Amino acid sequence: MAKDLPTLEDVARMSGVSTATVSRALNAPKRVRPETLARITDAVAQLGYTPHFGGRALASNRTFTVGAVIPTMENAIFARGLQALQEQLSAQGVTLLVSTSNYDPDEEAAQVRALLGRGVDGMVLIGEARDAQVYTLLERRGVPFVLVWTWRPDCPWPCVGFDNAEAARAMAQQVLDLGHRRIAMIAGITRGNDRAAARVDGVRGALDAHGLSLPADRLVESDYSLEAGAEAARRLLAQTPRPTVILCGNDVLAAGAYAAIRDAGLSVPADISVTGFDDIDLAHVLSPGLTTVHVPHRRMGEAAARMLLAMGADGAAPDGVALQTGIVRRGSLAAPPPG
Amino acid sequence: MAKDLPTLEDVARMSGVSTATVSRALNAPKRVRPETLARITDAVAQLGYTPHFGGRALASNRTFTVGAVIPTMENAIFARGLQALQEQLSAQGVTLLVSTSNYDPDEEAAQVRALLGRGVDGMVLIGEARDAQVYTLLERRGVPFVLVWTWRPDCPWPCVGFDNAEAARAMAQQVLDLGHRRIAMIAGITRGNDRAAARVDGVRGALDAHGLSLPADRLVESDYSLEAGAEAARRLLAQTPRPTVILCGNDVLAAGAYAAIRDAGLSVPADISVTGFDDIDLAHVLSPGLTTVHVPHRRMGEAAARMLLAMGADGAAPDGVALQTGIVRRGSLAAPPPG
DNA sequence: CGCAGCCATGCAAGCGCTTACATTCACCAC
DNA sequence: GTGGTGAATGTAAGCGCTTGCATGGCTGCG
Repeated sequence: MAKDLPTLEDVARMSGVSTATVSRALNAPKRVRPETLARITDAVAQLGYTPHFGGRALASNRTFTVGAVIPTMENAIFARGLQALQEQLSAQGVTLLVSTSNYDPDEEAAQVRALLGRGVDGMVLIGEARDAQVYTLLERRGVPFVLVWTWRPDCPWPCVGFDNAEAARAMAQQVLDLGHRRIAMIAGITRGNDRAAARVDGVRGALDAHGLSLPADRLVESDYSLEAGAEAARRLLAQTPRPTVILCGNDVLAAGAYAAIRDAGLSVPADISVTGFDDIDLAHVLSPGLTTVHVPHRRMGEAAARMLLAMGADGAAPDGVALQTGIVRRGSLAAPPPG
Repeated sequence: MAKDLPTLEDVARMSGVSTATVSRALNAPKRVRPETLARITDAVAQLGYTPHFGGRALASNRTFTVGAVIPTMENAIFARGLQALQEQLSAQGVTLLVSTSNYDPDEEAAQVRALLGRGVDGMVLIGEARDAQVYTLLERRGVPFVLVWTWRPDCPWPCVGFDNAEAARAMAQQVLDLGHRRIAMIAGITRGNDRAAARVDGVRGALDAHGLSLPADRLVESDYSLEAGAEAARRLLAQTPRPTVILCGNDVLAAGAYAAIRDAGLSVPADISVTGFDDIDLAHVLSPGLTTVHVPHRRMGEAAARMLLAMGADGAAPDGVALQTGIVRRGSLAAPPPG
């Protein structure tokens, strides 16, 4: 397929040194004399040489690649963090390989295997809940990994994220403070998704503390898609009495809820309040703006990159990093309507 | 970094055959006797063997990888097509490597080089406008590539997409038919972006045909972001007389325009109509729903995958594929307000 | 029964690169 | 002057896999 490319040896011949020296010139420039380096650099440029990836991987047993498996690219939730991750990594000459699991644990495991097969030097995974086999596999191969989008005090693996439960609790608290009592929630599918589950727990916690509860019919689990969110909201809106607020497990669900509410001829927040989670761009495009939990996407990505690179360098298992979230108040949350 | 993994040789030893046979068992199962195959398969399973990627790449000079460089992952524009591309490819055992250029031609060239350095067997690029050097490079390396999101009758490279100009023309025509005459446009940055430019051309074409024109102050170029779109819209709204419709170069810009219009205390479509382009999910979450050009994202991705695989197999340069677009009418487009 | 032809398999030569070790040389301290 | 030191470079052995060619056994046909 690919045509014959110049090799290290071609460069070596052209610059009158051995391949070893060329290799060193490329990987550790200070270990060759400046003049030699210059000659080699010239030759490289003239030949348009690029190191052969496979050869390098084979000889050095490193690929300068890290993999990330995210649930989906269909919405922008992971985009910003990934972008930051990629920027940090490529500043160190490391390439990021992204694949998606579609929120399916088995699919995720398959993708992890695929990435390991490609010899990634490290891996970023979303959340903590997954088959123990995956962790075993990762550890057996000695591939460093970090979990993002989640954090809890005693997580056994290196993770950088935030406390989903606590953030959800805070949001629910705010809703309670405004006087809401008929509170409903559209959560993500909690099976195999610790973030989604933690967010439900957080809301539950806040309600409990007020002597309230989240009955089964006020909690709908839904795929993280606009359509599914709308459908879930429709179910909630059909109840009598209607909830006065819908807490959504993420902003995409909230956007779906907006659509359903609008279709039902109701308005946000006059008839019903809505809150989201994640604070993606969508949140302030919606009308009214969505009150949501702000997540430090970029910082999470950056921290993950740093941690991974450090683990690769010294093999140490670093401490987790807990980032702060905050609530962004926008127009979608108001006091409940009278009555 | 990675621990010692079982190698082909381990498998060979365990199943009492040569490495050559194991290799064949893995790559061309029908070329080994069924019983031998069975023994090898067992050994593979028992050892948890996975082929070493670098070794394979080195020996076979193929990586079973194709690369795609897209402008951004920050919005969902390319997500669906990419998803389809990936699905098709991985059904053939090919991995997709995605990287982003942030709409910067130089950055794109750099990413192309990086992917070539990794020895991709093929490449998917967005649009046609880019430095000739990039094409030269690609051709010199003999790496098959296909251009997506664009199509025109005499494009010299294999492309699968649609006629951006024609689609934009149709949209403008529709707007004209409704009686709009003060027509403004928020386009993407046209430099280095043939799709953005073609969309402007299309609109121009429709206006010309009606003896109208798109004066400089009615055309704003903007980054493809919500914020930038809003800012561009603000500029247009400040004009007197105000345009009665804003044609946007994509849905994200339109969403930004919505925000600006709302902030100005105006309403869509009563005071001003808005149209988009791409038909991403966002388009029907917006309120009112966004009238936009529907693009066959998935089919584009699938066709690109097929084409690339075919090119890899027989080396032939296939014909381009032209897909149809269509206009999706939603609430954002109405007749201009009286006066 | 012998030989052409085929199938299943083994042998061994790399693919392009890194790196431990060896070599060379200049320089310095004594 | 001599031995020690360290910097710059070369030598060559692989890394794990694929694949052209060689081998040997078997089938089938004349």
